[in-house]
This record gives sequence, C-alpha cells and structure tokens, in this order.
Amino acid sequence: MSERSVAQHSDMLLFLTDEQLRQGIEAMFFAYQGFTADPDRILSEMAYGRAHHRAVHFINRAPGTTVNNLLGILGVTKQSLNRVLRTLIEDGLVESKVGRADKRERHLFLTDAGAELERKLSNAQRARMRAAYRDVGAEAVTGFRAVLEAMMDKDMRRKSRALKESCT
Amino acid sequence: MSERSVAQHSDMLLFLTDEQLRQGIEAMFFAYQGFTADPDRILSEMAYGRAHHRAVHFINRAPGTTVNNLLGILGVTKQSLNRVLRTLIEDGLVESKVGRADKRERHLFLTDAGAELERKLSNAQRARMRAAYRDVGAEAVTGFRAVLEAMMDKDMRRKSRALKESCT
DNA sequence: TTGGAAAGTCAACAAAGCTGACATATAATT
DNA sequence: AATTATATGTCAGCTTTGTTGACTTTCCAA
Repeated sequence: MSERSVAQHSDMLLFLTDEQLRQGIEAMFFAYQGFTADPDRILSEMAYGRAHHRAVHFINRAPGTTVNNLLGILGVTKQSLNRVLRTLIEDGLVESKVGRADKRERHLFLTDAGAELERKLSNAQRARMRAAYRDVGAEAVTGFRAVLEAMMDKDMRRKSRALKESCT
Repeated sequence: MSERSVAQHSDMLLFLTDEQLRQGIEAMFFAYQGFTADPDRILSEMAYGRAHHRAVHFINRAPGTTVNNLLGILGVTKQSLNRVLRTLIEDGLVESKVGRADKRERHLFLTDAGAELERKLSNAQRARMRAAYRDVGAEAVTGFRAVLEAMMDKDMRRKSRALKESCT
C-alpha cells in the first residue's frame, strides 16, 4: 500500500457525509434540550432562569471569583450578568465581597442557601449525565468528552481546563 | 470472583465522581457555545437569530413539514414559532403552501434564497463539526453520538430518529 | 497629581420565549 | 345538518436574558 493510499485510508475511517454531520448537529441540539430540561424545571418553580443557574454553578466551582472573571467564563456582557447577580444577592444566595487588594473588584461566594440551590440543580443534571454515561459505557464517555473539547473555541478550551485544574 | 464483585467491577469501569460529572456538564456548556458561535456570527449580520436558524434547518431537513410538526420538533409555542416564520415568509426565505389533503395544514418549504441561507449556516456549522471529528477519530465520534442520544428525552430521541430515517 | 483604564452599576432597548384569548377554515363526528 | 375538534394564525402582554450607552469609583502610571 503506498503512503498516499494509507493516508486516504485513515481519512476514510473518518469519511463523513454531510448527512452524517447534519445528524451530529441535530443530536447536539436535541441532547442540549435534555441537558437543560431538569434544571429548567426546578428553576421555573422559583423566579429563576438558566442564567441564574450558570452563575450559581460557576461561583460554586470557583468561589471568590471576580465579576470580571465570571464574565469571561460565561461569555455575556457585564450588564447582563449584573442583573442576574443582583437578584441572587438580593435573595441571599450569593455574597459579594469588595476586594482587599483591589477595591474595584467584587469577589463572589455562595451563601448556604445558594449552595443548597446549586446542589439541587446539579444533582438533577448530574443524574441525567450519570444515567447517560452508564447506558453507553466508559469508552463512549471518553469519546464524548474528546469531541466536546474539540468543538470548543480555543479560549473556551483554555477556560475549561483552568477550571478543571483548579479543582484537583 | 463472586457474582457480586463482578457486578461491582463492571460498575467500577464507570465509576464517576461528582467532579468528573461536573466536568462533563461544563464541557457540554462550553462546547455548545462553540457549536452555535459560527452560525450566530452569520445571523447577527442579518436581522436574524438562533430561532430563525433552527426553523430554516428543520424545514430544509423535512421539506413540506407542517407547522404543527415543526412545533413538536422545536419544542416552542406556536406564537413563538409563528413570529419567526412570519418574518422568514415575508423575507421570501420560506414558502407556506396550503395542504392538498387537509387544507387546514400549511406545508413549509425553503425558497432558493432560503436554501442559500441554510447552506451558508450549515456549512459553517458542519465545518466545525468536521474539524472536531477529524481531531478525535472515528471511535470517539461513535461514543460522542451515543452519549448525546442517551442524554435526550425519550420523545426527542424518537423525533431525532424519525428525521434520520426520513433522509436515507 | 492627574488622566486614562478597569470594575462595576443603572437605564433603556431588543430577541425570543411564555400564557391567554380569540378568529378562521377545515375535518370529523353525531 | 349541526356540532365538535383540529390546524393555523393573530393580538396583547409578560418574562428572561441578551445588547449598548452613560456613569461612578478605584487604581495605576506618566
């Protein structure tokens, strides 16, 4: 087999018609609906939405993070985040502490009530994830994670990794 | 090895800490940002949003679909879909034809201009998907698809499969 | 010490979801 | 034939969550 045909062959393993790619795109769409369905149900019973979930999730993940840092992770404008944060602070789920070194910064923490909501939401979401993982087996999970990683924008991949490393 | 410990062992292959599940959840979040980033850029140059993209995508995928059917696939209210559909029809991207068998139904089709937009959007999205797939290899892709499928709600899985079969 | 940059807040607007009520045309049932 | 059910569209009004612009406070560097 010539080098050229070897290359062709390894390409062929990954030969994907537009139709197959389309199916992947649709699967991503439908799966994301499932991914958010359980937390959404819980949130709608309170006066909260998905944006609150995301804020609570990442504050839990990186306690003491600044507003600016959170902005980078979430990829929204500071005004949009601020609105969500304000209601969370008013409702006593999040605490905002003025920075010691730099008084312009606000460091964010979950209160006990905030941590409880976080637990409730992430328990629901993890349950679905765990069930899916169990259905497909360990190998598939590895592949899943690899594709997700490859689909991210470069700076998001960086942020995702930074979060992972901060929790070891 | 007792039966019990065998069961335990096969569980262990999939033993996942909450931390690992959390990472999966975050990966899903970041990846979805990437997944929608390219079409979003294109859409924002026109007066359209993600909702228009979804409508155009599924009308292309199932030409002649009825409004009601599309509602089921997208999982939104008819008022919400109608707003999007109205602008697409006004702008000459979508055509709505009264049903032959049942004149209450409207069958939806992309016009040439609509098909062109669809192509533009899905080319961008497929390019990212293809690149990700190429980076990780065929096995990972299989795993990816399996996990997505397992994460869907049951009725979404049904809809997803119906679409796949209609395009063979 | 002063002028610019950075962090955060307030106000106003837009996209896209939702509910509820209602109109119209058609189909199905009684 | 009359009634009921279904498919679609529309109006009004609300919510969530994104946007931009203007502003304050704080920090830092020229």
